[in-house]
Amino acid sequence: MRPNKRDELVRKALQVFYRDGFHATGMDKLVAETGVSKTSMYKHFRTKEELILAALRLRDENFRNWFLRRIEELADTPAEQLIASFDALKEWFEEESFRGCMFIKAGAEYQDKDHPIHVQAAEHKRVLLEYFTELARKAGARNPEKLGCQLLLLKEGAIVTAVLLKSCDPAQDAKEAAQVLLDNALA
Amino acid sequence: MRPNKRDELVRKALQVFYRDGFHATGMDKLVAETGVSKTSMYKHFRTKEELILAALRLRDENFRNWFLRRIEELADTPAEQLIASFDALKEWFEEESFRGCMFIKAGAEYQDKDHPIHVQAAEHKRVLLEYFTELARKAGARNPEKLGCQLLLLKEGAIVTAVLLKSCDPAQDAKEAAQVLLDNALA
DNA sequence: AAGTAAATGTACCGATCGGTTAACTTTTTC
DNA sequence: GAAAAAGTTAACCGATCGGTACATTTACTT
Repeated sequence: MRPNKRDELVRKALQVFYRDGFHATGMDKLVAETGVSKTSMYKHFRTKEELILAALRLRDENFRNWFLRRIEELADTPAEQLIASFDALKEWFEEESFRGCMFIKAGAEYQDKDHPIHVQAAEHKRVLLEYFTELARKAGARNPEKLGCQLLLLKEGAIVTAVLLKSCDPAQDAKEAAQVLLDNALA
Repeated sequence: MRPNKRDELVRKALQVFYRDGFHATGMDKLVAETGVSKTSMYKHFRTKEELILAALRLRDENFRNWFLRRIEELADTPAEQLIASFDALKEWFEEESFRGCMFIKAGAEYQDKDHPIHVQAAEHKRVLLEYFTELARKAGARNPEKLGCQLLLLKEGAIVTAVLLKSCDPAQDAKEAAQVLLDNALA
C-alpha cells in the first residue's frame, strides 16, 4: 500500500468529485477513471465517505495554499491584502475548471450538521474567517471580527453568484464593496 | 389526473428534496412518502427531472412571495426595504426547517450550465437581482446595478454562511454591511 | 346499468449503488 | 530460494436507481 499511490487516488477523486458532485459520483466511476481495481480502492479507503473526507482535506490544503500565497503576492499591507483577496478570487473564477466552492457543495449535499463531511466543510470556512479576521485586526479595523465576517460574506456570495449568474461581475463588485466596508471600518 | 393531486405531489417532493437533496432522494422514497403508487407518480411527471423542475418552480413562487411580502411589511421606503430584507433573511435562518437556499443547492448538484435545473436556479437568482436593483434605483443609488448586485452578494453569502457557520451572525453582519454600502451609494 | 376512459397498484426491468469474497501476483523477509 | 506478507484482480453481493408493462379499480358518460 504505497502512500504515493493513495495520494494519487485522492488527487483523482478530488477532480471527479469537484467536477461531478459527491452523490453523482459512484465508486465504480472513480475506479474506472483511476485505473485501479475496486478492491485496491477499498484497501486504501474503507468507505466512500473516507475517500470524500480525504479529498476535502487535500482541497482545503490546495486552496488555502494557493489563495493565501496569491494574496501575499498581490499586496503587502494587511489592508491591501484584504482587498487583493478579491482579485485572487477573480482569477479563480476565470479558470476554465472553476466549478464553485467544493465546501459549499459538500455542505449542501451533506446537510446534517453532525455529518463528518459537513463538519469538515464548516471547518474550512471557519479557518478562512479567522484569516480574514486576523488581517482586519492587523489593518486596524474597529471591529475586526465583524469586518472579517462581512468580507467572508462577500467572498462566499461572490462564489455562488459566479456559479449561477454570468451577467454581472461578482468579484469586481465584491472588491468595491470590500473597499467601502474597509474604509468605513478604519475611519 | 386531478390537478390538485399533482400540486400535492409537488409540495411533498419539494419538502423532501429540500431536506435531503436531489441525488440523495430517489423516486421510491418520494413514492413512499406521498403514499401514491409509482405508476401514478410517473403519470403526473414523465421523469424525475420534470418533478424537480416543478418543485423548483413552486419553491421560487413560495420564497419570492414570502420574501417580498415580508420586506414590504417591515419597511415602507425603498432604502429601508433594502435594509429590511436582511431582517427577513434573519427570520428565515431562524426557522427550524431552514436548510439553506434550494437554488444554490440545485446549481451545486447540477453544475452543467445548460442543464434545465441549473438554468432554472440561475433564473431565480436573476429575478432577485432585478428586484434588488430596482429597489436601489428607487432609493436613488448612484449605480443601482452595482448596489443591487452587491446586496445580492451579501444575501447569498449570508445564506451559505448561515448553513456552515454557527459562530457568527451572518444576517446581522450582512445588514450592517448593507447599510454602509447603501449610505455610500446615496452620498 | 353498461361501457369506457382515467387513475391506480403490483410486479418487474436492466443498470448502478456501496461494498465484499476468494483466488491470484508481486514483493518482502529470513 | 521458500514462506509469508502485501497488493491486485475478476466476479459477485443485496439494495436501490430511474422507469415500465399490464392488470385492476375508480369515476364519469350515456
